[in-house]
Amino acid sequence: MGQRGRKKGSNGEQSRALLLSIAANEFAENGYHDTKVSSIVKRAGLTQPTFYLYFQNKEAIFQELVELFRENLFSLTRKSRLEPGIELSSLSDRITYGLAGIFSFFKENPDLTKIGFYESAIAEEMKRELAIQIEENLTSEVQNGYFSQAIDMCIFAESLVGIIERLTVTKLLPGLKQPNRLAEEIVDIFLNGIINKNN
Amino acid sequence: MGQRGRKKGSNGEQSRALLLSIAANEFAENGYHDTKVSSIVKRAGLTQPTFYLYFQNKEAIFQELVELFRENLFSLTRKSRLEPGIELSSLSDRITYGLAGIFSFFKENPDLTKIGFYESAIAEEMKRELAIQIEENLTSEVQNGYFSQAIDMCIFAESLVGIIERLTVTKLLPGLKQPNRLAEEIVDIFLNGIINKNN
DNA sequence: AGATAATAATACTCATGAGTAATATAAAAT
DNA sequence: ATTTTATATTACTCATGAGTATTATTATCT
Repeated sequence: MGQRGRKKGSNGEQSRALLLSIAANEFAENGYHDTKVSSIVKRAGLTQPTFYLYFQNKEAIFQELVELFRENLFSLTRKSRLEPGIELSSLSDRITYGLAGIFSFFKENPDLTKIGFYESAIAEEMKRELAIQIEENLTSEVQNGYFSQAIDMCIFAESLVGIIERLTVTKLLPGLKQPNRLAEEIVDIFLNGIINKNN
Repeated sequence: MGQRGRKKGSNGEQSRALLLSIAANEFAENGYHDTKVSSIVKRAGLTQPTFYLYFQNKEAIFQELVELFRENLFSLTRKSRLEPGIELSSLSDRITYGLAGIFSFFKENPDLTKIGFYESAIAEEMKRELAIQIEENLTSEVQNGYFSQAIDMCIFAESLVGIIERLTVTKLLPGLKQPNRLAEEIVDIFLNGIINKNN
């Protein structure tokens, strides 16, 4: 007969944190539906009712992870807003720096990132919010001549989100590119275009 | 007691096609897991066993839709490959034309497109394949001086896929932008960059 | 030390939804 | 006209997985 009741040295905070991190990994790898509460608790060395001691239900733990991602990400994008009066010469460095910060966060939190980008219902909302933030960053502080007026900033912001997502998934998370380098390449393409000016 | 047996004027091909198109819509709106076979057949005015007359199981009908999307998309990307010897002056028009064709397909098949872009397991594979195609298109036929050598074509191709996806979802499918116009804007950003050259 | 709170397990229930067995009717083939 | 094939229905089974009632053990508080 198995061990019943509270375990020696057991600690609620710890169990909760463990469940949360395992859940993040399961959701990231298998998606919401294919993640079973039973397999989360199994990996944690706990049982089903213990799970419900810390989370109201499966949906709740998922939402908690989503919020974690959202808050971190939006804090970063807010920080990467450019202050007024930047010289054109340092513009690209400043943008690169902000992007690299975001990529670093993704790299350090791959599970959260996959959830935020993949789990369609919320991913869509997240990307839209991110695009809005980026658009605000661009128009409110850097519209005075930095960028070509012909460009629709909304289109541009959405494009940037698309690029960030795709390169995060294909280059950053698999370890093929470092945050800094990736940020540089994106900025280079966007600022200068790809046409060969030496032609 | 309800009608039993074959209905007057009933036609297998037709029923199958109906189920397929309703399924596409359900998968697109609700995702794979939240789409119930029972609700598909209900909308089609049929019953569960009839579904299994035409499709082996839920997975099979989903895969059939995925294949439909894949084949159409890859046929289009193949067609949009640029033949050698294009003048630099018409380069941007040619790329725009190819992109617009892809966007038109998406616009005419919004359900398939959402499935192809959203349903994570296959969406990822699809995007990767698309990026590879684009990369081949770019390097094999247009490497001779059109584009700056400094740019990693793989990064570029992945970026383009990200942009296509995001703008399809946010601008094209909601009807905010027409295929042609969208293609033009993308090409403009990519070829020329966004920096204001008049500065 | 005794009472209470926190943390955990055993052993369930219960809804849901995929898939099926058996049967009936219409259309096509002989 | 009769047989066969195609298309459909009613009325199930059955697995799965989320969530729970009850009970036990350890830690903490008074």
